[in-house]
Parts: sequence; C-alpha cells; structure tokens
Amino acid sequence: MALEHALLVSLSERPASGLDLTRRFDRSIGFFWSATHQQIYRVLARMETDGWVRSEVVAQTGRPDKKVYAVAPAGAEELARWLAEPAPAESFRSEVAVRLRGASYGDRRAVLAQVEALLADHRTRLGHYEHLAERDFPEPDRLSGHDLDVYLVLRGGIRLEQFWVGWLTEYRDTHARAHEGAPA
Amino acid sequence: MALEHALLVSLSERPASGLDLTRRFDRSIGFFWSATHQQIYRVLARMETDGWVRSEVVAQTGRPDKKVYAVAPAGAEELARWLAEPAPAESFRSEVAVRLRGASYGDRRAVLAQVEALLADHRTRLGHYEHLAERDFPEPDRLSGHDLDVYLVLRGGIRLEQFWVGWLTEYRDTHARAHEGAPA
DNA sequence: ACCACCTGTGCAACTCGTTGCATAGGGTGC
DNA sequence: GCACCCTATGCAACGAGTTGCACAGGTGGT
Repeated sequence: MALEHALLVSLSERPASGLDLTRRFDRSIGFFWSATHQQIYRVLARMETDGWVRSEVVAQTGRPDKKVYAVAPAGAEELARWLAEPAPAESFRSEVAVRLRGASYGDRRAVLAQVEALLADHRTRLGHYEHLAERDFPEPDRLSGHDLDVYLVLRGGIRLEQFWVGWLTEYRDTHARAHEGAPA
Repeated sequence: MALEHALLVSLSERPASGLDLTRRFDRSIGFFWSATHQQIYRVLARMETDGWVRSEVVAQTGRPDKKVYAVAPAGAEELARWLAEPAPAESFRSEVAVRLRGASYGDRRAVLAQVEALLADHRTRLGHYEHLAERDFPEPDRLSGHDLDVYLVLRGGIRLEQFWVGWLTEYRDTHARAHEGAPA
C-alpha cells in the first residue's frame, strides 16, 4: 500500500493538515496519485497511532482550528525502508481502453464522441503542465536533489498526457480513415 | 465499475470459462485491465443472477468440467448502454512516481536500481508487444471494425510502454548528469 | 498405493477506496 | 436574525479488489 508513503513524502516536504494534503493531492502529486479527504483523514489517524506522524492543533483567525501533521522519526525510518524495497510491477487500469476495444458492440459514434472529449481534456491538461514546468522550472539543468525529483515527476505527468493525446489521436484518425467510403 | 463490462467485451468476442477469462486478462486485454480468478468467478456469478450472461457446463477429456459463459441479450444491452455513457476522467495511480518524488528521503542509489530494473522490464514488454503487432497485424491499414479496435488497443499498450521507457530513461540520465562531480 | 502436481471452481476474511452524511465554527448577504 | 456557504474534521456503510485456503477430478512418477 502506498497512500501512507505518499503522505509521508508530502509531509516530509512540508507539514500539513488533512485538508491541505487533500488539496496537494489534487495538484502536483495528483498526477500519479489521488485520494479523498475521508481516506486521508483515516490514514493519518492510523499513522498517528502507529507513531509515524505527530499532530499539533493550530488555531486560525476566521477559520476553524486545524490539525497539522509532521513526520515523526519512526515515519522517516519507515519511508526510507519502503523506498529501498524493490518496486513491484504496476498494473495500469483503464476503463477507456475497455470502451475502445468494445466499441463495435455498441454505438461507435458515441464512443468516438467520448474520445473527442477526452482528447480535449488531455490537451488542456498537457498545456497546463507545460505552463507549470516553464513557470516553476525555467532552468531545469541547474536542479538537483529533491527539486530535481519534483521536476522529473512533473515531466512524467507531461509525458503521460502526451501518451493519451497520441493514442486517442491515433484511434480517432485511424477509424476516420477506415470508414472513408465504408461506414460501420 | 468496469470489470463487468470488460468481461462482457471479452465474452462478446468469444464465450469462455472463468479460468479462460483469467488467462485472457493476463494477455491482450491485460494491457489495461487485470483481475484475479477469484474476482472473476464472483463477478461472473453475480452477472449470471442478473441475467447478463448464461452458463453451460462442458465436459472435457482428461480435465475437470468447465462452466462456459456466453453473453445473454440483457448483457448485450447493458454493454451497449455502458458504451454510450460518457467516460469519466481516469486517475492514474503509480507507486513508482511516489518513490521517484520521495527518493531524496531515502537511499537514492536503491531507487535508481529500481528504475534500472523497471526499465529492463518495460523494454522487454515493449519488444514483446511490438512482436505481437508485427505477427498478428502485418497489414494494419486493411483492418476495420472490431479487429481494428483490437489492434488499436495493442497500439495503446505499445505507446504506454514507450511512455515508461522514455520517462524512466529521462529520470536516470538526468540524475546521472546532475551527480557528475556533485554526488548526493 | 501413495504423493505431487495440474486444471477448474469456489468460500471467507481482510484491506483499500468511495459515497453519503454529520457536526461545528465562522463569514456574507438580505 | 436567518439562510447559506466555506473550512475543517470525522463516522458509517458499502463496494471493489487481494490473499489465503479448500475441494474435486485427473495425470504421472516411484
């Protein structure tokens, strides 16, 4: 399981409350991981009883108090242990791929409309990530250590969006060509 | 939920038993979906009580009997309905990405060794998929309908492996360059 | 005869993750 | 003063997915 470890990485970068972490997961780390606030709260509570993190209630002006979590020594040890552990092979799950493969058992035009919508979505996201890279990392050659890791994960997000745009475009164009003069 | 629909697609291509489906999911469809036999058996049972599939016990020589499932009319309807439904945005989850981002909180050399192992693995898989494409689809321009869909999903598998090889190579090479003369 | 192994189906218990709801303090609009 | 929204934390119930085990029939080795 990796949510614990994703939280440890994020808290190592900077202490945060449950909701802060939820918002972070909607952004940078969120390229490759996501979690709802409920799940994050539950896992944080478990991590605290396990001694991986420590919390401190912080009063705010004009807002409810928040519980700010920070990595405890046992959590740092666990993170280091996990990082050294061999990475198991990942299985990618895509509902879209199932739809593309099954398109001939339903309304192909409806599936192609979905492809078009997804393409627009992934193109937007790709542009957004490229903008982030230019804004936050104007000179990537000078990076090292953790900053370089953050940049390279952003590069992964960009490459993943390029994968989607490339594949969906190939799907759409190849079907368009195949149906010229022979509709199906 | 998509396992039901993935099974409907696979059974639309050809009727099969639970274990047959498990083996198929380790192959072609398995680029983008995977499931254990236990889960497949359970879902098949539920689909049968819902009337989406029908089963028939087939005796075999030298082997136990098997229960061969085929799509029932209600299942075909459900598949068509699901295919026309708008595709929700997918969230990609990668433990590897968490490790890459967190590498500076542990032993970076251990993480780079994992990257090396993953690279070898993805390169092997890429070669395997490319071989499949050449062997089974020597003339992709002539394909249409479901055959074209099968080919294009294989293309997606190839593109996904290319994504991994490209990203992991960039991670490794960029860190190698950053550490020339300045180890960390 | 016995054991080890293979195919094929299945149950039970557990963890991970999602969905819907609850609660509590504070700010804003009318 | 009241309704409504925002931040922040949390519970309860459910569904999806994994892990470990059980059982049955058949084959092959010793």
